Amino acid sequence: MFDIKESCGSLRYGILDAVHSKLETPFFMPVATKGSIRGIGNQEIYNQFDTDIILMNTYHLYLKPGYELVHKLGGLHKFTNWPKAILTDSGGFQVFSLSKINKITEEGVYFRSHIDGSEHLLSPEESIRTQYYLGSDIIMVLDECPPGGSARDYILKSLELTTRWAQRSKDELERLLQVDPRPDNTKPLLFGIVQGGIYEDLRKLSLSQLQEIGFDGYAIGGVSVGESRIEVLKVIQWTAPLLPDDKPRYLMGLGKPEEIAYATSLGVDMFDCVIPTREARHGTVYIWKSDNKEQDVHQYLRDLQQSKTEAKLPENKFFDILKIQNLIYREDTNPIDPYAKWQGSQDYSRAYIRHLYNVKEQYAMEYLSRHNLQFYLEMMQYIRSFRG
RNA sequence: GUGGCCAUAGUUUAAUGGUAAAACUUCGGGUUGUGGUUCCGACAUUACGGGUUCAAUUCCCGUUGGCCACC
Repeated sequence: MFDIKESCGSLRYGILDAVHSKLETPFFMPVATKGSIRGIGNQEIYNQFDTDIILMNTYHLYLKPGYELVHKLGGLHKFTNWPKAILTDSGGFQVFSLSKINKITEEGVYFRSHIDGSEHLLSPEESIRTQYYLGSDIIMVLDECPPGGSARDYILKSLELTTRWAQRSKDELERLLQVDPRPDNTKPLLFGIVQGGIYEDLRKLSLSQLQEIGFDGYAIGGVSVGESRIEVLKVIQWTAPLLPDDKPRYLMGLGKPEEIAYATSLGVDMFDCVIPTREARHGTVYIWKSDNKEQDVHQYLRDLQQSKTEAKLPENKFFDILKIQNLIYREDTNPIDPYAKWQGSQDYSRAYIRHLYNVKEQYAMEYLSRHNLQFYLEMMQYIRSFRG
């Protein structure tokens, strides 16, 4: 299911067999919350983007259109015409981010739909059932994700609840595989999620409880939910090396390009983040620093290896940030990123895209989303090509 | 020509005898398992001149400009 082919320091290169795709690690998953990456069609992702997996969200798909419909229409892959792998998030993060409208109990999370106000119970079993019948390739357990500033006591209690939910999640998946095997007889992977906030010992505790249950992969959850930048780096530094060597390691929800590079250098294999697409919609663009993109990324990884014992990021980055609404681009006839190589990347000037952005033309957001996503995926290629 | 109304941020509008509020625009920043165009911040000598008052954007007079009605 997961083979490590090579490694370079703590950085690992492997192949993850995720039912619909064999995935080269480390990889980044674009976020297609409700079945589509905002502004980009799945066929375009398939044809023009270097990714064999995307992430979709159980919470949203549960509310609309519901797993019964998707199941009836042949599952997510057929329904969305995305033939490669899909990882579904469990809804655990929404429990945290929508906490104003929900209540957490032993049984699960009671919440009100943000769409029509109706009340629902999302239990571990219901989450797994939904993901199973949606046809997900990688299923995440339902977890509780306490906010950054939570008290240690609360985090401890929460982590133990997450463990109990994880056991119930695994039981439910095994039950479903028995009573109602998928038509093609495929078996999705199931990942556990390590919690424990900013406390090293609680992270260890969480992981050991999850390992006792046993999962196909392990995720680091509850990161960048309000902690300081340095705490985020420390949690990754402590937790990543603890995760079992022979299983894929997934850092949930992160991050900025430099954070992803940092985490790969500590042995993390999988990432997802809304940053490239959300920031694009808000005018923030990641661009390469020079034409030597691959060398620049490799140099950054070397710098990371040098400073490995410290939880900090090297100063020389391999990219710049461009804010398209800034006045300096008003008359700028250069393309958004002269060093980008994706199809269409050199077609329009900064001045033109800035104009479209300022008058709120949808195309500006779509174009910048394409760019940022291409940037992220290209960065992952260069991380995978690094050998010291 | 006579009478009336009006003048506050780039724009459209608030408010008050105690030195001005909002939306949009403009400018800058944020965004980390996405509640689909978002969140935060910045930007005004209240048309001009004079008067009353401890204090005027507010009350009074005049000037200029605009709108309406009548002749």
